[in-house]
Amino acid sequence: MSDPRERILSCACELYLKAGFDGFSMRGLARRVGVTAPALYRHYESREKVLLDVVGEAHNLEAQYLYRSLSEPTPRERFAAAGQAWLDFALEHPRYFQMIHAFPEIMGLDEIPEEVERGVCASQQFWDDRVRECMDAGILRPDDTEQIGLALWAHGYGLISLYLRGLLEVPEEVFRDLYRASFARIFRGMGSDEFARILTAEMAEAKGAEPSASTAGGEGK
Amino acid sequence: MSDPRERILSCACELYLKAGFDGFSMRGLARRVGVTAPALYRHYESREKVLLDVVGEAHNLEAQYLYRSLSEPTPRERFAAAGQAWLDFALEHPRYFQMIHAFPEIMGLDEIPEEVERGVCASQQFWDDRVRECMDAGILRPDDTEQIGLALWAHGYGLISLYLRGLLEVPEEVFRDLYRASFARIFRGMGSDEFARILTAEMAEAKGAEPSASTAGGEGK
DNA sequence: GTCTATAATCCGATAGAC
DNA sequence: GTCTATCGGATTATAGAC
Repeated sequence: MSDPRERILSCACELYLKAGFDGFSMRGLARRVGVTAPALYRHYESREKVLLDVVGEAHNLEAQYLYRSLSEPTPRERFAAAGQAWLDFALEHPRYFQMIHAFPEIMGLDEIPEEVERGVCASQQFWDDRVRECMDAGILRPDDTEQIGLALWAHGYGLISLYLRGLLEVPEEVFRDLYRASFARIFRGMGSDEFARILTAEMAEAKGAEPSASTAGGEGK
Repeated sequence: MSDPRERILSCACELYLKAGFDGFSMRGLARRVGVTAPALYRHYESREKVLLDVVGEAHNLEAQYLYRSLSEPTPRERFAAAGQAWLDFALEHPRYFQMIHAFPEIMGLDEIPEEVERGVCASQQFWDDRVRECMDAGILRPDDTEQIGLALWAHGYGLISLYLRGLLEVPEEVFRDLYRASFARIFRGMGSDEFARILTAEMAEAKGAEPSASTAGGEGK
C-alpha cells in the first residue's frame, strides 16, 4: 500500500482501463497519481516498463477468473464453467481482454514481451488441461489435445472479439446465449451425419496408417 | 494514374503496410509522395479520411481474394476454396487483415466508420451464402445459417490471429495444414458419439418443441 | 523523492506567398 | 497546387535545485 510503485501501478491500470493505449501517457499517469511526471522515473525506468506491469495485472486477473471454474465437480462442468468465466472476464474487463490479445506494435513494442508469452502459455496450459480431462472422461473424442484446445480457444476468442468490436448488434444476454450455443455446436459438429462420416474417413486416411476399425467408427490414435 | 488523389492513396497504403498505424503520419505520407505535408490537404481534408480510404482498399482486396473461390464447381469446394482464400489474404497481407479487424480506437476513431461496417457486412453476406449452399447441398446440418457462419468465421479468425501474433511457433506450411484440419474437426464435431447424442437432445429441448427423439438424453442441465 | 525547467521530437493542421 | 513558415499541441525523458 505504502509502496509507491504499487500505487503507481494501480493508477496505471485505472488509466489504461479508462483511456486505452493512446491515452496512456506518463504525464496523464502522473496527474492521476498526484505527482509530476519526472517523479515517476524514480520508480519506473520507462513508460514501457509500466505498461508491461499493467499487462501482467491483466493476465493475473484473467487467470483468477479461469481458476474459479476448478471448483466444479466434473470435467464437463469445469469446462463449461471455464468457458463462462472467460466470457465474464472479457465482458467485465474488455480493455484487459484487448490488451492481452493485442499485437505488440500497438503497445509500441517490437516483439512480444516475455511477460505476455508467459501469461499466454499459462492460459494455454489451463485449456489443455480442461480438454485432456474431458477426453479422459469420454466427453471429447480422442484426438490431439493441443489442437482441440486451439480450435476451441480460437472459436471463443473470435466470437468475443466480434462482439466487443460492436459488430454483433445484439444485447449482452443474447450474446451470452449465442456463445454457449455455439460451443455446443462445435462439440456436436456442424456437418450432416453423412458428411461427418465422409470426413472421418478422410481424416483417418490423411493421418496415414490406421489399425482396424476402418468402417463406421474410425477413431484416431 | 494522373489523379493526385489516387497517387496519394497508393502511397498511403504502402506507408501503412510498412509502418503500421503508428508510423502513419501526414508528414511521412508527404515524404513518400514527394511533396510537402500541406499539399496533401488539397486532396484529403484530414489524416482520418486518408486512413479510411486505406481501410476501403483493404476490404476490396479481401473481397477480391474471397470472390476467386466462386469459380469452384460445388458448394463444398467453394467453401473450402473460400477458407483457403481468406487464409491466403491474411498471410500475404497481414497488416490489411489486422486493419480490417482492428478496434476503432486503435485508428484514432471513436466509432466504427461506415466504410468498415459496409465491408464487414459484405464479407458476412459472402460467408452466409457459402454456408447456406452447403446446407442446401446436405453437407451442413440444417441450422441457423447466420450462427453457423458466425461460428466458422470466429474459429478461422481466432486461429489466424494467434498465428499472426507469432504465438504459434510453427512454420507457415504447418499452420496451413493445422487450419485445414481444424475446420474439418469443426464440421465433424469434437465430442464423442455418446456426448454428441446427449448434446443433440439438449439442443433440441432448448429450442422448445421438437418432434420425437426425447429419450437417451439424461444429464440435468 | 519530488520539484521546476527544459531538451528534443514528433504530430495535425493552417495562413499566405507564388 | 505547391511551397515556406508557423501555430499550438502532444509526447518521453533528463538535469539539477531543494
